[in-house]
Amino acid sequence: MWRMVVLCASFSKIWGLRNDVKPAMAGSADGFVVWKDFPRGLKILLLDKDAPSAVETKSKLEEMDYVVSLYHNEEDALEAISKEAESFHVAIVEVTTSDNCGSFRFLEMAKDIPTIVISDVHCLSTMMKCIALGAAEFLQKPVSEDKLRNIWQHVVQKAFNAGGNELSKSLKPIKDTVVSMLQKQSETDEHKIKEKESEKDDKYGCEKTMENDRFSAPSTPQLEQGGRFPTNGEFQEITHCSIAKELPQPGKHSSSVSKSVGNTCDNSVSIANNKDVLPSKAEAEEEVNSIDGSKTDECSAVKERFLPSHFHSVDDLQKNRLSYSDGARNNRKKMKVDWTPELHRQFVQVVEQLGIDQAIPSKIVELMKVEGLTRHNVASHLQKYRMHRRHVLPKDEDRRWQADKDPTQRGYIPRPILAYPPYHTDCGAPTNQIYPFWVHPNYHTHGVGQAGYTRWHPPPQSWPWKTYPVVHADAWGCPVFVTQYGQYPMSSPLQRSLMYSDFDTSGDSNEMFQESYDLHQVKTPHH
DNA sequence: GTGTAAATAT
DNA sequence: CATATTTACA
Repeated sequence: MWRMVVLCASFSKIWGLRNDVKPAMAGSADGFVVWKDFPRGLKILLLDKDAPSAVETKSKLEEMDYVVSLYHNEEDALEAISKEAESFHVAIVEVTTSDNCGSFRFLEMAKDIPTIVISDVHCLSTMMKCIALGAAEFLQKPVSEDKLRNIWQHVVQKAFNAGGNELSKSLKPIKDTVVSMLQKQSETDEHKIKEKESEKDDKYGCEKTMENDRFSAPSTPQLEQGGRFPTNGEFQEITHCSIAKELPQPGKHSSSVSKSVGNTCDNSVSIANNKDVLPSKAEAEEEVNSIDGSKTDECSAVKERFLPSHFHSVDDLQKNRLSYSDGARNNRKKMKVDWTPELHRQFVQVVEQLGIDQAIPSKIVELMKVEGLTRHNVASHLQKYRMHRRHVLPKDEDRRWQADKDPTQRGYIPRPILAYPPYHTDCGAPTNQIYPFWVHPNYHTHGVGQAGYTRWHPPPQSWPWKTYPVVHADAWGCPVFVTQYGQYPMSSPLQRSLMYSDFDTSGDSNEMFQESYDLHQVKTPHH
């Protein structure tokens, strides 16, 4: 709910500021077609039989820089949308008590265009009928100027709701525009957050933003009720992610939604569709080939920027699988696993679960349940991880790595040394043991223009991969850090500093990792 | 299948 | 150029 308000405020702000520009499509620096000074030039089909009110509405809309085509009967309107469906972004139809059949028909016919019903009718069933027939909103007359002004919201919603495939030509630019704007906005937000880091409450900034908006806060119920967004995903992703910086989402996605892995290749940034990728040498990586991406029409840039983790698409997120870049697909190049902090965290969790001595690649892969992640990938990562451990942990642990290598012992025997009850991934309940986490400091500055290979860049000198405790909600009463999206909380600079305040960043640049925590002890932050 | 060292890619 | 990741091999 709140995030929705924030989001819309952001839109309004950007668009409001650019109102002096001519309506035009233009290629942005990112290569996206953007609609300059949206929503100016948005094409509205107005169907209103009542001439005087129609003209009034039309002129109001035109004052707001909308382009209005007025129709006085539904036949013409229907003909218009059937002939030139692409030439309207949104429709406003009037429903009267006397004759509403036509309008209903219009609603039925014009599914592709977000349609707002305006009416004198106060009958609930009529309203419901309209909504049920697909109306984006039912507005009682007289329609306030704010409502009219914010008509664009329905277009944006439609643009994101329609899904990449059926996205009409008229909606596509809208979507790209929004994507582009959100990118810019997010950059701005990052700066703002830094500036306001000292100011305790984030909401303050949002409200302030809204006040200054040329376009007022969202008036449409649809947009105010964030929950009403369909599960199509993109919009939710954006809202979720853009806000995630400020408001952690404890347990929102709990164990039911598992993580996916970002698998990237070259410089390209895009969505997965990896069906035809065959790693030249590693034929054993069959898992890779099972990946079939979808929704190639998705706005990849927004994902790159707004998906904090390695999700390239909602689909991937839902299916818990690796997603690969276009480059991987097109160039048939070898892919690298993007060991995002999140993925690594999962890895570590499984390793801990198995017990460090029994953590062998095959079992880790099995337990991680990440589609597309191969044993090789894990083995490699494990090697690194072990090196890390070896380096960090004195000798005690090191011996254990070596000593417990007996292959016959490799079962799911929990390590007694951990002194914590074993748990299984399928129960989704983390124990109160801590998970070492290699933290990539620049992880949150996804370089869009940079090589798609890594989305974070290691700091120049050292690897300040640290550990941080992921605590059980029961243990700490602080479920924030338990979620699989454990890195979200860390996204906030504030949170991060809180979490890391205890962890030294000592300047030993030779240290690949900094193990600040004894793995065998639960440290209580309250002491 | 594993663990490590060497090769490679970024 | 460093090093994370992949690849080769025992």
